[in-house]
Amino acid sequence: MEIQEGKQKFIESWGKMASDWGINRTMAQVHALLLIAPEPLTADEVMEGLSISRGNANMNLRALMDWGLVHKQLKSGERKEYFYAEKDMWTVVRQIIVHRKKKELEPMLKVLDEVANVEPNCPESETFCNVVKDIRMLSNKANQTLDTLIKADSGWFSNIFLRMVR
Amino acid sequence: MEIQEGKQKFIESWGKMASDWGINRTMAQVHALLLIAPEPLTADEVMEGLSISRGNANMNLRALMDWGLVHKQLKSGERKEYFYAEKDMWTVVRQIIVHRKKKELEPMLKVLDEVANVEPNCPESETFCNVVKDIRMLSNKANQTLDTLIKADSGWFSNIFLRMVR
DNA sequence: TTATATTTTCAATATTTTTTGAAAACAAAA
DNA sequence: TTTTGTTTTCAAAAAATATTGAAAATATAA
Repeated sequence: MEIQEGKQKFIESWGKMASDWGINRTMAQVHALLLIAPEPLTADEVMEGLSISRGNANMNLRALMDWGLVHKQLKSGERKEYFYAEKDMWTVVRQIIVHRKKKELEPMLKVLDEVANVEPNCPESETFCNVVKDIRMLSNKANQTLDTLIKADSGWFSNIFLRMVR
Repeated sequence: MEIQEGKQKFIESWGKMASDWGINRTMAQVHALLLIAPEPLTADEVMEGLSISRGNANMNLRALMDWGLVHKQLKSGERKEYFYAEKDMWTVVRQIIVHRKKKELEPMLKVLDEVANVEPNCPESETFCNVVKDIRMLSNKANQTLDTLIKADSGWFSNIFLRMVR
């Protein structure tokens, strides 16, 4: 396969997967483009590479920096900003977990804690409390597991996976 | 907290979390409604409970059945169909993993296998191949881990979590 | 200081996704 | 068979989300 076709497919597929997961497709494509770029790129190169507007490129580059997946590089003597992606995949996964856990799992846990105060004193509230109890248990376990993963370094990370698949 | 307020918050929050994860908000709300219902509900009760149209209720009930999260119950002598949610949370998680793995992870793995055929013979293709290699390794491990989880029963499931948090 | 290069913002526009609701299809009862 | 209750479909409308592009802001150089 030719490198150009490979890049094309990779960027497209990375974007597709992200949008399935509720992440802006273009943000993921910018990420993919930077991941496979041997050198940092300028905003113009990103615009050109994905055929997107300056505003779009800027917004998504900023979002990727918020997620800790992309960094800025300033070259001395140059006025333009360069962008490069974090290439250590363990770090990429870790950053994604940190970000999504904070924005998605934690608010859910908070609501579960609140609604756990409902009194189980009728069929309706009994069923409700049982379901909430089970989901809370599971979510708390997931939360702990994610905390462990976040703290783990690459080696640990691999080990955990290995342990899981036995 | 009153049961009605609790239900309200739970349904809203379940829907919010789902839509963060790329799942239709209403589908998740229907799921939440059925999860906390002591008895199976009819399509009309779902429409009423969430203030949605018949078409919407029907489509999302069907989608939930596709995911294996909701089942139909026919009461003898009655013409209406009743719906109830799978309440074993391990099973719920397992079904979600099965479904999303098939629709999202597997297509990505396929593309990664394809693009792994690019020859690393220039800086551009070398960087590309390195990134693809790392992502493939990671995705394959994730895939194996998910297979293990899918096969695991509740007990195993708990054990794996416990092992992970040490 | 002013001129110039670059980035950021955001209202307007375009696109995608979701929802509606009425008609069609279906299935049980009369 | 026809009638009646129920579910399904799907084109049109609405809502949510993403994108553009030009103006404003910022920063460096002259």
